[in-house]
Formats: sequence, C-alpha cells, structure tokens
Amino acid sequence: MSEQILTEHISSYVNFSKEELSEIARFFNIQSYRKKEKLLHAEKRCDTIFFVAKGCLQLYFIDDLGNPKTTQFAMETWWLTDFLAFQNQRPSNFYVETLEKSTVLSISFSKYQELLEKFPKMEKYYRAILETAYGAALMRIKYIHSLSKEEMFFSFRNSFPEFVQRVPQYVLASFLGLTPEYLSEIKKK
Amino acid sequence: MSEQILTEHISSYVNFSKEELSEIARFFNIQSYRKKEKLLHAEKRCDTIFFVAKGCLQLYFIDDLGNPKTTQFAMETWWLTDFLAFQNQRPSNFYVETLEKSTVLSISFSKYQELLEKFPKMEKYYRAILETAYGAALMRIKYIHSLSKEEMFFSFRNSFPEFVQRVPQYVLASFLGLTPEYLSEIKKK
DNA sequence: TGATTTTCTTAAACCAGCTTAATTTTTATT
DNA sequence: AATAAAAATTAAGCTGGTTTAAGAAAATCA
Repeated sequence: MSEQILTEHISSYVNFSKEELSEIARFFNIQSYRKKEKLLHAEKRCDTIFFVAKGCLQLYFIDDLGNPKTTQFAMETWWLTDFLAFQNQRPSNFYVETLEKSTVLSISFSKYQELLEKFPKMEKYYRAILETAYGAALMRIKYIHSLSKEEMFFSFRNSFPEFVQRVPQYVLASFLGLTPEYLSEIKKK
Repeated sequence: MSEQILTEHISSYVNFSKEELSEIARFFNIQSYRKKEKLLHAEKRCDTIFFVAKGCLQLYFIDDLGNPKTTQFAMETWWLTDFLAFQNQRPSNFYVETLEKSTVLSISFSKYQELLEKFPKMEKYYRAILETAYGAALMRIKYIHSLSKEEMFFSFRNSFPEFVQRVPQYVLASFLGLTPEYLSEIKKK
C-alpha cells in the first residue's frame, strides 16, 4: 500500500496513532503514472504538492531555446512542487513530470490547509522536511559556485550513485547545468 | 525595540496574544554587531539561527583559492543559518557575517526546540518561512541555469534595487557567481 | 525480428566569462 | 587634511565549456 510509505515517513518525524494516520492518509489522492506523464503544467495554477511513494519525478522548466532543464529530482519519500507558486496560489514556473513509472500521493492547497488545521502536528513534519530541503538547496548553491562542471558530476555521482544509474544522462546533464555532450566527454576520462 | 520587529513578523503569520509574544521574545538573544563581525564560524558546530531585525548579514564560504563566496544574504525580517548543519547539530559549512552594523535576534538549537514545544503555533510560522525560502531557492537555481551572467545581474538589480546599492560590488559579484572584473564590465554597458 | 525513435558519443570550431596585472577611485583612519 | 587601505575599473590574453553536426548505440514498439 502506497499510503503506508507516507504514514511511515510521517511517523519517523512525529508521533500519531494508527487511527490518526489513516485519517491523515485520507487527505491525499493516490495515483499511478506511466513514464513521462505531466502532473503539473507550467503557467497553470500550482494547486498541488506531490509525495513520491514509488518511482521518480522531476521539476523542470523550458529554456529560451526550447530545451527542458531539470531543477529538482524527487525519489521515494521526497516532496515536490513549485513551493513559491503553491504558497501564493499562482501560476507554476515549472513542470512536474514522471521520469519512470511512479506512484504519487498528492494534496491540493485547500486540503493541505485543512490537514494542517485538523492535525497541527503536521506543521512540525513539514517544518522539518522544509528545513532539510532548504538547507540542501543552500548546499547545492555552494556546490554550483565552487565546483567545476567535471567536479559537479563526480561529486554528484559519489553522493547519489543510484540516481546516476536511474535517470537518462541528458536529464542528469541539465540538472547539473552542463551539456549532454560535455558530460559524455567527462565520463570518457 | 528590536524584538518588536520579530513579534510583528510572527504576528503577520500566526495569531498570538501580547503576553505570548513577549514570552516568545524571551527565547531570543538580542545583540548588536559592527560591520564585518562573524556570528557563525565554518567548521564550528552550528547551534544558532539568526533573525535580522536591522542591517544585513551574509552566509558565505571560502573557496579553494581563499576567496569568500556569498551564498545567501539576509536583510530585515529574514532568517539565516546553515539549516542542514543546524538541524543535525553538525559543523557549519558556512560563515555568517554582518555586511553592515546590524541588530540580530538569535536562538540556540535547544531553545528553538523548547520554543516549538511550548508554542506549537510557532511550527506554522517556521513552516511558512521555510516554504518561501525553499521555493525561492528553487527559483534561484532556475535563474542560475537559464540566464547568462549579464542577465543574472540585470534581473537581480531589477528585483532588488536597494540590495545592489547596499552591498559592496565584489560581494554581489560572488553571490551572482561572477568575477568583480566582469561585473564591472557589464555595468559599463 | 526488424523498423523507428530515443539516447549517447565524437570531434572541431567557437565564445562567454575568467585570469592577471596595473591604475584609479572610494572609504576609513589618524 | 594627509595617509593608508579597500574597492572598483580597464584591458589583453586565455580556457572551460558550448555549439554544431554527424554517426553509433540502445531502447521501444509493431
């Protein structure tokens, strides 16, 4: 059961009873997607947060030349959306799309507010998740500004070897901010 | 009074009584700093979150060549620290330093836990703050991967004109990820 | 299994942005 | 007001990484 991935994850941060957890789970929609399905469309109002129970999602945008650029990946137990657009209920600056067959729990803005109101301890859970996510984003910016593209690749592969196996190389290249051609050249070494 | 900047900011997210707010304020240390004072040292355990009541802070690291590189600024009503290191009570990957004469409220890890336990509504406040911070970080990575250095500068100056006036150009250059020399050349145009 | 599409590789020409180093301007200190 | 220190500018030469274009390999599908 996919909702168990979520309730177990929540339980690792906050204590809830079995009953509370199953009530919490009812706030979410569970849905399975094929590879390359869009869950969120850029320019459309961002009304959903996604939790990956199984599979892998990407948050990406389309650049001036029409090439998709991945800004963030999400694998099992990660949350993903355009948080700024979600918070302000504005049009999304990003697409969200599956990179492989995935099972995703999603919650709308209004359900999210209801959930937090009914279970205030969920604030603690999200606070902790977001502390980690923001902290990691600061580290990521540090890497971007201190490593060469070559170092970026080796350092990323060192930290997340499964990831490098799992996503297509051209998607990884766009995430790391280099061209697929140059990534290919780096790997030759 | 500097603590009022904080309590007013909290009040714009969550409702607290006057009494509660003054009790909350007592969890923080208020301190004034001169320009270029260090509040957090890299490699030392990160045990503090900083709230800027007045002035301006930077989060930065020292690169291979010994040059400081700014990863994040914080002005009035912004929170700043190495959140990943703080959460895990590990050594900091960054320095925190004043860019000008500043008044800062700070809270230690243990006081932060106490505060959240005693005032669970503060979880909501921090959750909201971190949603914004993380969302903004995703947007920042989008800009880094889609704009040229020249576009970076003009887009940043367009969004935060006061900032560009307020911080030294070489600090701004390191934040935007370009050299002071190139920034100078860009400005000539 | 063969045909089609998607992904990855190779290589050469090119350029945005860096390095270096010297000079000028601004800011801080006495 | 004079001196010292920090910050900003200018310009030339250079390089890490991109662009372009074509072919090879791998994955998907009928």
